[in-house]
Amino acid sequence: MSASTGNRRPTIAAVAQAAGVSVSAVSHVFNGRTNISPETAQRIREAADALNWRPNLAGRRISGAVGNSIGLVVTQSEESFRRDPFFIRLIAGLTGPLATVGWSLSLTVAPEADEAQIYRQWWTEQRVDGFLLVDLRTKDPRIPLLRSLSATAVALGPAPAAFPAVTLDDDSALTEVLDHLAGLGHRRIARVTSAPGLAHSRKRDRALSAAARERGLQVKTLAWNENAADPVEELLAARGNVTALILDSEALATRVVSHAQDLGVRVPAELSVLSWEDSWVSELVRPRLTALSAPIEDSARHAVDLMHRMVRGEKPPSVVVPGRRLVVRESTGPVPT
Amino acid sequence: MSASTGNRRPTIAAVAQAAGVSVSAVSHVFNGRTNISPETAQRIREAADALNWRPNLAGRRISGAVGNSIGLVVTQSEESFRRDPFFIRLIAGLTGPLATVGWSLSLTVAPEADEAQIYRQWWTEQRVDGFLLVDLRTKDPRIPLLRSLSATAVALGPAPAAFPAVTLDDDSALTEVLDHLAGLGHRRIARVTSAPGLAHSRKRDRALSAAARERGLQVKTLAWNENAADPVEELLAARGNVTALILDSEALATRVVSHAQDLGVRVPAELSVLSWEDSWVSELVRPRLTALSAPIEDSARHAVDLMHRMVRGEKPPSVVVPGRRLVVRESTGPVPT
DNA sequence: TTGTAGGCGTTATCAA
DNA sequence: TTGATAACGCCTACAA
Repeated sequence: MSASTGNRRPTIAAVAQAAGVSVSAVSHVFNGRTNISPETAQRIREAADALNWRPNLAGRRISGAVGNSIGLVVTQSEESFRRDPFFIRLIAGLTGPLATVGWSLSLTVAPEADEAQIYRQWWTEQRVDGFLLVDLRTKDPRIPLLRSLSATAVALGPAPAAFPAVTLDDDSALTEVLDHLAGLGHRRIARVTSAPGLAHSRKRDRALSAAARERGLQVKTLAWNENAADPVEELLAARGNVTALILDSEALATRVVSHAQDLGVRVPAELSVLSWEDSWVSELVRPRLTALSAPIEDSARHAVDLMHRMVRGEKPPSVVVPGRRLVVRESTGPVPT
Repeated sequence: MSASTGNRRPTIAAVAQAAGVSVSAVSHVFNGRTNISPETAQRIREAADALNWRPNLAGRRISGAVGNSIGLVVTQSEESFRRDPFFIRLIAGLTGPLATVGWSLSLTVAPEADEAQIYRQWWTEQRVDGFLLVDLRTKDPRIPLLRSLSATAVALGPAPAAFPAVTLDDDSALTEVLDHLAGLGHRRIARVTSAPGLAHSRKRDRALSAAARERGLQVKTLAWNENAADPVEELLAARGNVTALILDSEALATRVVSHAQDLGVRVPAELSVLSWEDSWVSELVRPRLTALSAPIEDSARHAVDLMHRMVRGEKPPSVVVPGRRLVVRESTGPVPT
């Protein structure tokens, strides 16, 4: 198992020798102890730099240190992983905050069938200090699994109390969306969801129905059928007398507005379309999508913070991130007369 | 530095005790030795499962094991990282092959100013076993840096001989692109690039000019100015009598076709647009983009394979991945008469 | 087929 | 202010 490529990497002993001190002196310097004289410390640092040495993470870990990496296991199909701008924003948003605490992101995209095995392995072999849970499902098997492993985890989105969660303030967003549509005269709207098993989807369903009733709006739910020959066509055919569609994901919403024109349905003249997520893609399609923006970078920052505190033994409370905002573009308009 | 949360994780000793054997017996089983009797091995495995134990990666590493993780450091701005479907495809393509060898991907997105520091740190602290280099620039400072660190690296795209590289077969792609445009009657075309400093950009420039000359085509280069009030408008204004545009990146190309219509330039009636990269985004815009597809997943697989072999001490040769193909959609058409 | 013992790189305790 | 030394979890010669 040893590297076949010749000479070893420098160790703390090499640095100690180069600086003419003991290994513990070097260790002290690199662990922020203040008991080493400035001159000695300086000499040690120079020796370390000259040898390109930094404390070996594995050595550190073996002697009790904690906090290197958090795990993100995505079990969407590669296809939907690729098409969903959410993930790339999340990833980009995570790495900055992680870097400031000296951690990194361990990422994998895998089929759901491998999910349990990956969590189990990454945790037991101590590859990661904790997991960031996304796409929580109702009755999510990861919850009991991670509990049984005594693993550290932070959820992104609504989660059972077992783990602290970072959630978006969807309630105020909902108000904004319904007021916008009602103000345009819409009375019959539909929510379209592709993944009814997701926890946030269910929660959103209930909240939407309640808020709609208050305003005298009729809301129904339409299912997205990815396996249809033309999912957009099927959806449009099934819409009945609905005048506005709220799509759960941007991936879906963009496909609907792009393709509706091909199918002879004018957006927003005949049908308004609104996306529950927003990104640059919403600005790319024509008509541009009216969409609900989300402070994903804020969420990522909070998630890292929660993880950081948990790893240090705290039990931080969940956080709700405010700042969702409806970005009105061209895909919503007055109800057809 | 020790975890404050109570009882420790199980160790190899606990498993050995539970199975009634010595620690080395356990170690042997988990390292594929064949010298343990099937019954004993079975008992050991069961004990390990019961305790949720797997060999601690840090322990393994400290005793000479190698191969946990490869590093991917992206120094695009977060904005262009997010807008470029290439990265998400790359990431998704990497994790599968990595998982099959038991590795994971350590990812970060950081400003270019932090680049050297990150590479240096990740390598010296032995966080990763090697780096995957993307977006190589001409005179890329990472090359001498990684050489001086004796770091392992594999390049994606043209690279100096210092490191093995995985490159796409751009030559045949180029032929296909020029034949397509020439066949439509185009004689004056322009290549648009946003990042002239990238190595692949420069290489492509030379190849394109040469191939164009052979066919009697005029090629000029236009620069994308992201800082302009309206980059698309500026680009269109600067195009002169050019009848076809080849955009280096899909992010740019999609913006051009989407926005050209707003600006009254009809694509492809007045101007043909072709993208050097392809993804689902090219199908989303109207007109759909004619684009050059790339076998990114194949590249990812080769990159992992090269890394895997290098870490084991081999010196594998570079590979050229075939399979680029021009996907003709709606954004290219006959030259205007 | 199984077990003993030494070593891997680092940190922390405690003594000098 | 510095240094010697015993962990930490695991692997591998080598001995039994």
